[in-house]
Amino acid sequence: MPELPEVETVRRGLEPHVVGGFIDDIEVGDPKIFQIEPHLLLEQIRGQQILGLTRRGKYLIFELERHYFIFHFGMTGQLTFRDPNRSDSEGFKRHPVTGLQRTRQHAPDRHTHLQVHLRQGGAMLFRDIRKFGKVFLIEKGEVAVFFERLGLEPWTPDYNLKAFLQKFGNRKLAIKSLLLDQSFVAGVGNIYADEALFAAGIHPARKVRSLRKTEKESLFEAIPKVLEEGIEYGGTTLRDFVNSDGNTGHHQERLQVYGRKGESCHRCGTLIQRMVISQRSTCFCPDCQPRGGRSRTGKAPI
DNA sequence: CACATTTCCTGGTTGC
DNA sequence: TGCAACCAGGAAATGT
Ligand SMILES: [Zn+2]
Repeated sequence: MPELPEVETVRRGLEPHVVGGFIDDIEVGDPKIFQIEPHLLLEQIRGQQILGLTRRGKYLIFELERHYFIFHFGMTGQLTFRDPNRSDSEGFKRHPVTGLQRTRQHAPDRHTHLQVHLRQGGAMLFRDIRKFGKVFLIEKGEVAVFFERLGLEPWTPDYNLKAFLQKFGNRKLAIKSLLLDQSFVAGVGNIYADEALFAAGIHPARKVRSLRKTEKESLFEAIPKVLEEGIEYGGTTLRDFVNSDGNTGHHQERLQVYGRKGESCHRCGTLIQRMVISQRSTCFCPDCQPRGGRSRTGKAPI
C-alpha cells in the first residue's frame, strides 16, 4: 500500500529518467483507472515535455507544459521505468524467505493499464492489480482545487506545531482514524500510522480529544521521523510495492509494530497485539502504548 | 456536521 | 489436490 515514503521512493527513482523528456505515445489497458477519457488523454499529452516531477501526499505529479499529469497508486499501483537498454526479467519470482514478489524490470502484462512512451526511448509502465489506483490530467489552473482537501505536507512550512495542534479540535474519533484521514497529515497510511503511534507511545484507539498536549507534540515529531525512515530504506514492501526499477523496498525489515502481531516488541519484549480500527488492521504494543496514556516517566500507565 | 460503514478489485492464504 | 471462503486496504460514496 504505497504511502508517502513509497511514492517519494518512486519519484526519486523516476526523476532522472523522465524529467526533460517528451511524451510520445500512450497505450491503455483497463480504462477504469482513468479519470479522463483515454483518447482525450493521448490527444492532450502527446508531445508535451515533462518539466518536473513532484509529490503531494500520496500523489505523484508530472508537471507538463500545459497540464499536471497525476497518479495515485491506490493499494497495488506500480510505476516503473522500462529502459530499452536493459533486458526485462523473466517474470515473477518469489523470495525464498520472505515470500515477497520480486518483479524487476518487466514487460507489460494483464495488469499493466498504462504505458507512457517517451520520445527519447523507454517508457513508464503503470501496473495495478487491484485497480484502486487513479490517473488524472488537469489544467494547470486547477491544481489548487485538486489538492484543496489535502492536509499538512511534512517537511514544508505548513507542517508546523501550531497548525498541527489546530487540526485536533474536540473530536471523539480514534487517533488512528484521524491519522488515516488525508486532510490531517497528507501521505500517512495504515502502515506509517501504526509506526508513528508506536514511536509516540500512543494507543491507536485513544480518542483524539483525550490526548494531552505532550502526546500531540510527540506525534508531531514521530510522523516525519517514521516517514523519513521509510524513504531512507526505499519504502515498505509487504506484497506489491516496487520502486521505479521494479525492485522491492527494505523498510519492511525495520517495522516496529505493523504486521508483527504475536511477535515481541523491539523496545520492551511484550507481544504485539492487533485490533481493527476504521476497518483497518492496527498493530500496537500494549505496554509501550497503554490505553490510559504513558506517565511522565514514560513507563507505567496512568 | 461528525463519524461509521460499505464499496470497489484481485490474488494469496486458509481450511475442509 | 481442488476449490470456496476469506483477507488485505485508499478513499469515495453512502448511511446514521
Ligand atoms: Zn513495547
